[in-house]
Amino acid sequence: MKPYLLQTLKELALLGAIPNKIELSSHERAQQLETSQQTASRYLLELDLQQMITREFGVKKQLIQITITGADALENEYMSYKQIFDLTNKVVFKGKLVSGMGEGKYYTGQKGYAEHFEKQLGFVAYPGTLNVEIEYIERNKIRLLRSYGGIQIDEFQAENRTFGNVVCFKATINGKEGAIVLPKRSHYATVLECISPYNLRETLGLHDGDTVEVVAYIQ
Amino acid sequence: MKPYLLQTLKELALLGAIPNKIELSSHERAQQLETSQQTASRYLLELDLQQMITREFGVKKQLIQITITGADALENEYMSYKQIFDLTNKVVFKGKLVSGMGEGKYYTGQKGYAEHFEKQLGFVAYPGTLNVEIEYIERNKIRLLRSYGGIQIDEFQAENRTFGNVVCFKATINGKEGAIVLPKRSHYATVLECISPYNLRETLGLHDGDTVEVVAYIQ
DNA sequence: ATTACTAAGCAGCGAGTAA
DNA sequence: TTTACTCGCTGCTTAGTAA
Repeated sequence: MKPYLLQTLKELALLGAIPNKIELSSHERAQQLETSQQTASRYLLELDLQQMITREFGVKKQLIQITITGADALENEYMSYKQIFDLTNKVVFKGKLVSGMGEGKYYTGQKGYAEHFEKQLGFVAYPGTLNVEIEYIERNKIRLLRSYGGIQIDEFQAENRTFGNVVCFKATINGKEGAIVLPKRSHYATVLECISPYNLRETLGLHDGDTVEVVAYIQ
Repeated sequence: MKPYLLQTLKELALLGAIPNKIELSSHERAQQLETSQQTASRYLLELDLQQMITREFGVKKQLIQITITGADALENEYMSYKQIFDLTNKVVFKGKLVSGMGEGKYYTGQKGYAEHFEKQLGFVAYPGTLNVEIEYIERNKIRLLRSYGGIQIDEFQAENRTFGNVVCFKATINGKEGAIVLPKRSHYATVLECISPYNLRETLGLHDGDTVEVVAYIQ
């Protein structure tokens, strides 16, 4: 949705156009927006075509009301702002399911990790990880997440080798309880490794390439 | 502020650019926005010029962080959405102080009104009304307000004439406790008549033409 | 009064490119 | 690789105007 249409919709909502029909001529709207009557009219026309508003024409002015579709678009925008200011206790990632290299199963199978996961996350991890590839640009969010600390799992020895430090964050994967596991070093991975008490692939009926939403929680 | 700049700023914030510096090249931003590298670069440049973001250039990419000014702009936008969805228990008007025609004093001085005000609003109104002229377009908000009912004050007889029905809403005038009084009929006034236990002009140091914020509360 | 069409003018977009 | 300049061209804006 074009930013200027969203802005128009928002300003209509501020005048009460979600619960009520509001009286507004394109000329008035033009003054409010500091543009021409023609542009204001065109914006309203575009919103109408996109089913964001309904209009009734009288002899004077028009009665405008925001539709469910329009209100949804606004609410969506609102959620983004909530994300920024309020709910900084969560970070939302969108990505695609990819196949791991079988490593996740080996690691999560390690007694050391399994015990830590149970003690610190409160669940027994199903063997293996669900790997979600995020947009490259969203690696900034991983950095954001790291800055909050998270649940640290220390180095330990097993099978004659050292397993490195990892940091976990409680998370939901398409709504299902779980956690994401980040290596302590290497700040810019673009794959989120998720663990969960459930077999996520089966429970959620996921296949490679499916879109997955991972919500990580801070504290 | 141009809507597309606000959108850019919002998306930077979603990547964590308020607390952190984020790594982002104009090319990446272009892909995210589905536009050209040049346009993305220009947007970032504009935000920089408007002091909404700061940038540090390395050999690769740039480190971007949102400034206080930028965060304020976003917070302001956030408040608008809050207004729409959450705090529909208040309606915010902005207007200018105008001189009444001395009528307010006569009316508020009437025993009938004075008693009602005290009983239903919980304060003794200072004689007279503070008149705030709102933008013509905001009369839609008055309609919105009316749709919530408000505190009704019935007709009464005094001095051999009938005083009409009015509807009140508890309100704050530049933060000071008070109420607005709307005639029951005549749906589209553009002047809000405010009453208060205080002499608002004096207490707030207001003069004609000053900008006044009136927040009306629904129940 | 309105809304909104057509057409002209101009701002913003992006290809090419320099640094 | 980057960022961001110039410049031709497209598409948005607005004046004029019809309905």
